[in-house]
Amino acid sequence: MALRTVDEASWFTIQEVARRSGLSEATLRYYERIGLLSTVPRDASSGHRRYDAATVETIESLACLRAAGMRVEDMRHYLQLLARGDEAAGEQRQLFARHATRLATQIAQLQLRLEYLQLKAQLWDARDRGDSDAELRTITQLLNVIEQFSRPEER
Amino acid sequence: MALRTVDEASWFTIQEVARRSGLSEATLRYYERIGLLSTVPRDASSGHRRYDAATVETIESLACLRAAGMRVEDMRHYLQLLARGDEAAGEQRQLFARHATRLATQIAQLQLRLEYLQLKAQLWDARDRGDSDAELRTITQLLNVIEQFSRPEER
DNA sequence: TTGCTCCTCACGTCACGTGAGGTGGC
DNA sequence: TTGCTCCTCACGTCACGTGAGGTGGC
Repeated sequence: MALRTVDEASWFTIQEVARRSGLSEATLRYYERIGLLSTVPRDASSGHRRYDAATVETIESLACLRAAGMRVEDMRHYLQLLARGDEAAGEQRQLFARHATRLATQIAQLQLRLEYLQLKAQLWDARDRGDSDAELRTITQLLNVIEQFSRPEER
Repeated sequence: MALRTVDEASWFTIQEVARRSGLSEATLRYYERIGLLSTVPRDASSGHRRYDAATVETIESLACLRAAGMRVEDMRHYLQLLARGDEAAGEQRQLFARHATRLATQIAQLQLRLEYLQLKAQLWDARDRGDSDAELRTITQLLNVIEQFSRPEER
């Protein structure tokens, strides 16, 4: 780190960017290779990547989107809209709203799956204890949950 | 379908099993190929797969586990314990409890990501409307959410 | 004969991860 | 010289999906 900011703008190594964003170094190189990130400038003698602050911010946004389950192509779309600035605000709103809806649906489904797993744990616990009353009750609940798998509208 | 049950046990085609389980035909063949499912018997003349009722039940369980985010190797482990019957009940309880915990954590994180996406939609909506007051308020909330990304204990 | 379902096999895909072999700066 | 970080390149991985080319039973 040291005197990195003395007579040049401040920059970050790939390791630092990885730690900040939560993306792996391999992923950062991959995003650059596929053109999701435009070419990152290099240190003249070592060839090491030097990320500027603005790029790091972009990468942190991308990391959030990825963690929210967004695919590479949609991230690309997001960056394209971003480049168009406020003119594309309406489209940005749509992009995020659509993804939010998708994620909300997915979360609801996962919550049902969580119930399923918890009941399965309960079931084997009842069997472990030889408690056939509890086993029967759990099976009834399980059937209930499984039935909801095929009728997602009810949630 | 027709008289399938007249003088032989009832069975299901790969298409029927796919529809019931929600897995694709390709996935069913894949699970068999990697040995997650033991070899499914074939019709003598056509070579088509014939799934019996017990196998279909197993497959439906696997589909639930997969939908809950369980990996192939863990499904394999589950089937191994299943083969040991009630003797392995304690291990089954553990397997499901562990996965439930994992899924619960994941859901909590996704809920935070959902908030993020919703705020992003709000942000661009504010920009779209030119409402800089709302924009500023949303940014404050966004920073709050982003801060929670790195401190998951607080949830 | 015509659809329809099913089959195998090989290659494709998505988003990276890994490992080999090598370099630059303290 | 010794660590440490970084580099590229190619191949691996996970869980399938897809497409070609072909078959069997109504």
